[in-house]
Amino acid sequence: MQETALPRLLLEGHRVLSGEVAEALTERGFPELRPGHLAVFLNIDRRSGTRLTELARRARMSKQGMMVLVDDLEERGYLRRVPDPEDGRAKVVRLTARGRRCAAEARRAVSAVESRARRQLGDRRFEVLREALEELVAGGGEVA
Amino acid sequence: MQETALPRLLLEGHRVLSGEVAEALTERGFPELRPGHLAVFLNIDRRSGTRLTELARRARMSKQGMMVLVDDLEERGYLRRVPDPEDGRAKVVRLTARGRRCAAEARRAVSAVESRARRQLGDRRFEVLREALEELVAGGGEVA
DNA sequence: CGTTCTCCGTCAAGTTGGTTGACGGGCCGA
DNA sequence: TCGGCCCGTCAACCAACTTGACGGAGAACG
Repeated sequence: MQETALPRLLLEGHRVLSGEVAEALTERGFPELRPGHLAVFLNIDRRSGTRLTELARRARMSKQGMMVLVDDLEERGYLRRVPDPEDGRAKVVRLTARGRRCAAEARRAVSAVESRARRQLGDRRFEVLREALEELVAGGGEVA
Repeated sequence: MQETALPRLLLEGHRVLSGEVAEALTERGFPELRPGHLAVFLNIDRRSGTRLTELARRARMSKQGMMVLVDDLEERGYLRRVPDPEDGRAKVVRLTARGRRCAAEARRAVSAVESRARRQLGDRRFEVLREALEELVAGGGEVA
């Protein structure tokens, strides 16, 4: 068989790790959370909360995409939107108590999966993988 | 800013490279082809054709998923389904003349993108990246 | 101090790349 | 000849986005 194309391999890798994250979240008591939700939990300021647009920027996605995630998590009681006192247009997305507990578990879940992968690959290769990906993502789109 | 989670990074890497592949395909005269179609072009036996189920297996996806791709490419005239003389249930997916030209360009497009990435990362890191991904994909799902 | 321009969040619709379940009809071995 | 299996197919669904449009609040300019 011929080698799998790199873009495809990246997608499959994503699926494998995302699947493991979903499993880990379920085991930790949050079966309703999908890996995509991590874009919120890993980017939000835990105490003060963060604006939607800022969340989107940090997660490198559109604000509309981020809004779907925030809508979903708000409905489930992990966070709420409060008006931003400093800007009448904006709202601050803030974790609830439940959201803070969940954010902690979410970070642990990711961490567990990454550790698993690190053990599989070895420290050196794991880090090359991560750095190479960061470089691709940062520099790949700029050329055109 | 904190480090991006690895699953997310893989997804973004996929998007970057897939975007480049789409661009390359457009430049080569096949703007209607999406990167997903490569699962067909890169896995089909160019002369004799290949069964749908076998294509799906090679691409590591469901036969229903593969069918959507094949339907689409057949409609656009890149391939056709002919009954398999050796098995009345089966059909052989075979490239048309146009499909063969396209398959060649598709391979070149992928190759160009991978070369670009290789230059960006350097040979050694590129290869670690590829091997690490292959290992993750192969071994990551087995544990559970 | 009003106009214009920008930014914030939101609604709506579409895209990509898949998945699972069910099923009819051909194949094949006991 | 008949039970089980495999082939392709229909249907429904899902995740994780995207682009476009828009109202209303801030801010910058003249």
